[in-house]
Formats: sequence, structure tokens, C-alpha cells
Amino acid sequence: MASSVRVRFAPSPTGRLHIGGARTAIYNWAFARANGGAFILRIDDTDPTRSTEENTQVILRAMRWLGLDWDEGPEVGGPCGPYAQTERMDLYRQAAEKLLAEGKAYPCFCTPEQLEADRQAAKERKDPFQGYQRRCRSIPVDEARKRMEAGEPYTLRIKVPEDRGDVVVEDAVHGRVVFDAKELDDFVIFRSDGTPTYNFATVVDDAAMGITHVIRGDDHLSNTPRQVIVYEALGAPTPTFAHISMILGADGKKLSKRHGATSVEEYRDAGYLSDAFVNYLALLGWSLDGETTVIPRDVLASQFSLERISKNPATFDPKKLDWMNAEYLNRMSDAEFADRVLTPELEEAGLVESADAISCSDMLLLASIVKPRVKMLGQVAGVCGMIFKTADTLEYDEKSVKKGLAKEGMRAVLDAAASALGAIADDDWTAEKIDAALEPLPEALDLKKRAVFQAVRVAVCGVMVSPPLGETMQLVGKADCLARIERAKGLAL
RNA sequence: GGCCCGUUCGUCUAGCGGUUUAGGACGCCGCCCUCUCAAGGCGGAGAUCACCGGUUCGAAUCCGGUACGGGCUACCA
Repeated sequence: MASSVRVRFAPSPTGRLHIGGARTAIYNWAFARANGGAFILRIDDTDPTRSTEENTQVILRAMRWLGLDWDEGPEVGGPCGPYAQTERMDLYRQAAEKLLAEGKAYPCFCTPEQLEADRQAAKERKDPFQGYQRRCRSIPVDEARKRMEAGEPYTLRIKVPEDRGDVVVEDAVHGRVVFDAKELDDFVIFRSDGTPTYNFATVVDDAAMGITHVIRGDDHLSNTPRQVIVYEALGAPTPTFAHISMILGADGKKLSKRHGATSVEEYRDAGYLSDAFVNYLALLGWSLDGETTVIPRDVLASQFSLERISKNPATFDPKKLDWMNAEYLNRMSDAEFADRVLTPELEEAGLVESADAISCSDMLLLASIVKPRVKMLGQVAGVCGMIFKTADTLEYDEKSVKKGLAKEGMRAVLDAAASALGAIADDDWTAEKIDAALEPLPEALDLKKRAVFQAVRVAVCGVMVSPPLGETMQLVGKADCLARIERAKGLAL
């Protein structure tokens, strides 16, 4: 019987959730969902100096924002808990003691200075192997125990089997990767302060939690044979590994603060939709079919596969992320856009006290004209803010006035527009009627259409750029439009 | 130093020996639409498939080497 898929995402709370980590989380989540498996979240906080509870909370919040729900982990619990490494110390100790008792691990009494000296010596004599020289491997068990009991500081090292030969990792992304076990030194599994090292703790946890597929960053590929040795010493089956490439900045260097925003929450705050963000990140190193770019999360959650992960590092491209976000925004229905974007943004920007005050039809009309003009949530106010001003509070942009209003003949345009618009019955104040009223003006005044509309636009909107005039004016309302035009006459020539 | 990984348009990628004059997407450019800005439609430029050898009737695809980039080699994760 095939055991069901169990994957995990195990961030270290030493900082915020990074773009790279987020993508790893997305792949694990999608793989679990696509295979009806379990997605486990575990906090790898064995580094006490850098891990904080605050970071853990930030990461959990980011995970929730991304929409990556976990089946086992912090706050939801599960059968393999606890899900923070600092709370699992006994497990590591027990596992280490077992290995020690079975002779699969041994104490090492070398001081850091000793080890450093050995390394230097190996370097000087140009020994290709510059790792641990296995000084303490042959200390008789009795003697070792005596020294331990005497309180001499020691670390615990794994005993890489003499006859192990090649360690073959069948990586789901890279294929077969072969390591010579002779290249592996007897690495430390427990520090002299009594805490486990990463390579040991993760394996103990992954084995105990029954993880079947380890999907993680490429930087761990070289560590994998070491971990395989631990699995074998523990007598646990090795999972399938899938090592995904790193994400780089535009300069080809590893992504860092220099490249701009790197944490998930910065993108949330910048106004990206989590759906778009997840879609973009998923595509950074994975493809559905090479053609499709817009892949909603439910498709991702059903179609994701390790086979289609690419091996090469990917460069993060903010421009494509922006496009993706605009694409998601544009694909929303007007009602959805009004609900999910307009309402919160208008309220947040303080343009309206409550979006409830706006009629449903106005809301939909507003959605239809704003939607194609924003790439990010925060741009809403900039696009339609002037609609919510009044003739008194509207601000006129100096440059726009100069270019569109403060010209010979514009005063006449406003006069004509005012009378044409004034002739529209209050009940008929619609974009269509407004357009119809304005339409004959250019010819009547013998002016370019562009000049006429720009003059009216600046008069009503205060700026040279706005959504289409008819719709905009409909939303502003007849009385206020006329008042704005009246006020603008003072600026026109 | 040793070991391991990677290298297709500027970017993300498709491609898993012949269907390829290397496909799609972002970006860029042009045209159309048009009252501005977007959105949308149409079209275009852009890749000697890192390089050099080999295998083969035939290679982006298989093999070897070189170069460049990256990772690991810690009592970091």
C-alpha cells in the first residue's frame, strides 16, 4: 500500500517570511493538495539566539495571507506535535542516546582550536579532504564514557559507516545525484551545549512526522547525503527529495534587501493580491504546460507536480508580478472588485466614511472604470479620488490647469459645456447623456475634440488624466459638476 | 582545495533525438480603438539553445571536457 503524501514547510523564525521561503511553502502546499496529502508546518527554532516568537507570528500571518492552510502545525495541532523544535528537545536527546548506545554515534572531545588546527594542517599539506579527521572515533567506549562522566566537554558525532560507499540521492528535480561517502565527515549531531544541530534535528523530526517528500531549497542538496546517513542510523526510511533552485535578483545575485522588497508582508502592504502573488511565485521555477501563465490557486492545488519544476535559478521580475496583479484585478467581476477592492480602499483612503453610502449601481460603475486602471490596490484613490471631492475641496493641479484650461477660448468652452450639461434633466444624468451633450461642442466652437474634453476634464477633475468623462461626471453628480465648472471658469481664459 | 548543482530571447519558461524556419508569457516597439490615462485587439523586433569536442543519417535534446555562476565543506539553518 502506498503511504499517503506528507510534506512539510519548516521555516526558521530568524526573520520574516522571504520570497524564497514563500515559494518553497507554496510548492509543498500545492504538492500536498494535488496528492491528497498532508501539509505540515513546523517551526525550526533551534537557533535560540536568532529565533523569536515575534518572527514566528509574522510567519504564521504571512502563511495565512498567502492562503496556505496547514493540516498540522502551530495553532491547529496534530498527531505528531509539538510543532516547534524547541519543544521537541527530548526527542532529539533520545534519538542521540540511542545512536550512541548502538555505536552509531560517538563523543568527540576535540576543542574548536584543535579542529581549526587540523583544518589548517590539512589545507597546508593540500589534502583534498579538509573535514573532521576522526580523531575521537577510535577512543574506546569505556574511556569515552569516563571522560564524559568526568565532565569533559564533548559533542556527539555521527559515525559514517566505513563501507557505506556511494550515497545515491534520487532527487525529483535533479535526477540521480551521487556522493562518495568518503567525502562526508563525521559531522556533529549534538553540540557541547546539549542542543542538536540542524542536520540532525530535521531528520529526527522528518522521520518522526512521517514526511514522505522533502521539498526545499537547493542550498540543502549538498547536505542531503549527510541527512541520509542520519536516516539510516535511525533506521528510518529516506523520503523523496526535491531540491528547488534559488531565486535571484535582477543582477543575478541571490535575492536580498538590496533588490527591494523581499518579505511577503511587504508585498501584501504594497497592494498585491495574494492570489496573484502566489501565482507569480509558483511560476518562478514551475510551469503547468509552458503556455499557461494565469493559474488560479485551485488549479495549482490540483495540477502541481514535481516533474515540472525547473532546475535553474530564477530571477525575480517585479514587472511581471505587477502584470499578474493587474491581470487578477481585471479578471474580477465589477461586483467582486467593488466588494474586495473598492470598498476597503475608499474607506482606508478616507474618501468616504462608509462605502455603504454609495449606491450599488454607482459602485459597479465606479468599479468598471477604475478596475482597468489600477495595478495595485493602493492606486485606487489616485485614480478616482477626485470623484469624492466637492467643488470646494477639489484641488486643481497647476500644470494641468496651465495646459488644459489657462488658454484662450477655454472660458467659452466651459460656458458652452455648462449650458449643455445644465440642459440635461436631473433624472437623465447618465454617462450616455453627458457624452451626447458634450459631443457637438467641438464643432460648434470650432475646436479640437481633444481641447474641449481636456478643458472640461481639468475643470471637473482638476487633472489632465482621469477615467472617461461621461462616467466620471455621472458619478460626481450634476450639481457638483456644474459647480466645479463654475469654479474653474476663474482659472480659464 | 575537495565535492555537488546549474547554463534556451533582457526576464520566467516550453522543449525530454527528427513534427522546430526553437513555442508561450512579461517587458519593449508599432498599429488599431480613443476625450486623457488605462484596459483591449492586431502585428513586430528579440535565442549562433554558454563554449569545445564526441555519439548519430540526424542533437537545444545523449556523452566528455572547458568556462562562468551558485551551493556545501560550521559545535548556522
